[in-house]
Amino acid sequence: MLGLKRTHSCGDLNSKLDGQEVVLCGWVSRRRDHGGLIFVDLRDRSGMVQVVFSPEVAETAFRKAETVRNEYVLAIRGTVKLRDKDTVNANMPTGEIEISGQELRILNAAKTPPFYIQDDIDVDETLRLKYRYLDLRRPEMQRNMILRHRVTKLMRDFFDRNNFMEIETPILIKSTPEGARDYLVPSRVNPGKFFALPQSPQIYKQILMVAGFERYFQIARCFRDEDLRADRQPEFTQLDIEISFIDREEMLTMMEEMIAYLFKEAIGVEVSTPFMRLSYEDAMNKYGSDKPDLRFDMELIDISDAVKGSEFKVFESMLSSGGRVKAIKVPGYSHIPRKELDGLVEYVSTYGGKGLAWMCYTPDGIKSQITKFFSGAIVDKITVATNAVEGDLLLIMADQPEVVNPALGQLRLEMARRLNMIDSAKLTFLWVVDFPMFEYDTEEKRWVAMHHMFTSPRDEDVEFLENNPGQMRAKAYDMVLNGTEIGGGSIRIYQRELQERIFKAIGFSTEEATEKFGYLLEAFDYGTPPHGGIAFGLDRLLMLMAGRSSIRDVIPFPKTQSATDLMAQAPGSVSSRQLKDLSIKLDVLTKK
RNA sequence: GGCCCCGUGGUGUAGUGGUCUAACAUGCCGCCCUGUCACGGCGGAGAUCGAGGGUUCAAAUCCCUUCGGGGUCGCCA
Repeated sequence: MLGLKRTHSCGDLNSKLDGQEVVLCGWVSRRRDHGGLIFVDLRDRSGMVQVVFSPEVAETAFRKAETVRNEYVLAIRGTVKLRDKDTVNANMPTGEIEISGQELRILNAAKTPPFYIQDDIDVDETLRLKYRYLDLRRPEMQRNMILRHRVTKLMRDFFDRNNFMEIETPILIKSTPEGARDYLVPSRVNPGKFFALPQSPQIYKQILMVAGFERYFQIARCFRDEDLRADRQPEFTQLDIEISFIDREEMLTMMEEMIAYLFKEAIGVEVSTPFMRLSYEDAMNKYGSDKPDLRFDMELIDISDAVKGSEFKVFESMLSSGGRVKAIKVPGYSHIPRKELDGLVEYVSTYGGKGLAWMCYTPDGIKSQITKFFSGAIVDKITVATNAVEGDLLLIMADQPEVVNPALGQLRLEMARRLNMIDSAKLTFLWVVDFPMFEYDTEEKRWVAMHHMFTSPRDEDVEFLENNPGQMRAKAYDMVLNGTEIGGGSIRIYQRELQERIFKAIGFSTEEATEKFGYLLEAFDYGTPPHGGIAFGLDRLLMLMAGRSSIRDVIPFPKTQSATDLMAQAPGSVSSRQLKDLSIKLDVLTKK
């Protein structure tokens, strides 16, 4: 670089280097021009340091510094100097020192950026995404990307130490039924045929177990063509793991160890193990979610028995048709405004709740729109069942369990958010286990695998496979952190006979199963070890570690909600020549 | 596909039918300034209010359509 060789990084400088000559490279974060003295905050990946230019020290460098603007790229030769006590900046890690600039080279000029290159900016995300290279230049985004690097490095260390092998699996694979919508890639060589991008490396990693690799992991890109959310991108990264000769307990223990290691080494947080275990059934009944946020209590309380025999027809008819009446107790919120209560009714309606009753235990007695239907004995029973005391608010819903649990579970979360009951510094891990094997798809009128169709049922439940599949539970497990599912997996089926019975149970004909998964079934015939696996959502894990509320902040180049890349303007059109090569004719539906 | 929120100088906002010839902050440009660190002082430029259509004597403001972004339900084994 014109004879200047970089010797240090800005953030690494400290008072021990007093008097030393250094050469720094970086971007101008800010320039403060005092006329006869110019301060430049020089920023690189490591941090920031103040450089001072004075005409008495270096006239030429000073003149050049006058022309410098924000985000110019500079190389600076200067001397590390301790600052006078009254000019020390305690808010800056390098605030005890500054660089006395002797030589300045402008490596490149820069236009004024459309937003500030600093933390905590308040700017439309559209702009951040369009100028992602500037957004990524902001210290907090740099930290997020550094964290991402650190965490994947630690994962590789951990698995290497535990005798795992990192093995790549194909990106161009065969489209398989079930699950999310596939991204498709046309095959030029095979006109009319398509590859799919993997939703996960599921089958390949099981084949690797058949192949005898015993312990596999991969930091694998996965693709799902579904609608986006704050925690869902069309392409995302999984830490994918598969292990032979392992049972569920060993699996959970090893993963707890791995997670604890990551949190300790990456962000210095001690995670205590083992994690709490909760059955799917308990999770749904107590928290109305298969990924409950356990940073606060407020459990769902079943008050069906307490309200039985009341004059309230809504409850009575619901109970007689197999429904339940459940409540959450919001402590100390009996003074909730009527208007907010009305809003809550609307809130639960988005989750299928048809109504919401309330009981406010105010100092002037219980205020409620339903107690007029209740005898004093029933009111007492409700109070006992919920342990409600003066000041509490009960929110009550009646419906079939599959409606009342999720809706009340969402309300539980919402009330906790509104009343600031969630300690954001807390990390509460748990395992949810014993998921149902199947759930009934009312549209398709058949059973579908809840996890996926390679999941092993619990041994004691296999007998229900043909007669009562709804009762079967699977050897599946999810790791949950603060209400977010960060990982999930299962012990797999490794016997062809059982796998074929499962296919049959979810309505796969033998021909269909053979066409789609024949190679897996055939592989099972050649000595398949018992095995199981798990996959973690790397982006979600990083989001939580970084304390962000969207995975877009930990993905360098994420897509918008409409699955576009605002910087690269992808997706885009292709030439007719390209389409012809692929034997593709477009038939784009235009909106009226 | 449904519902909700947002779109006004570079950026973030104010403005909810006429006095808007669009305000404020910050940024930008110029001049001054030797200890600032969100430096300071003075001056200046900069927006036809996302786009299109309509209502009206009059639209940033009301109506319709549309585009873009975000949240969410469905969807995501």
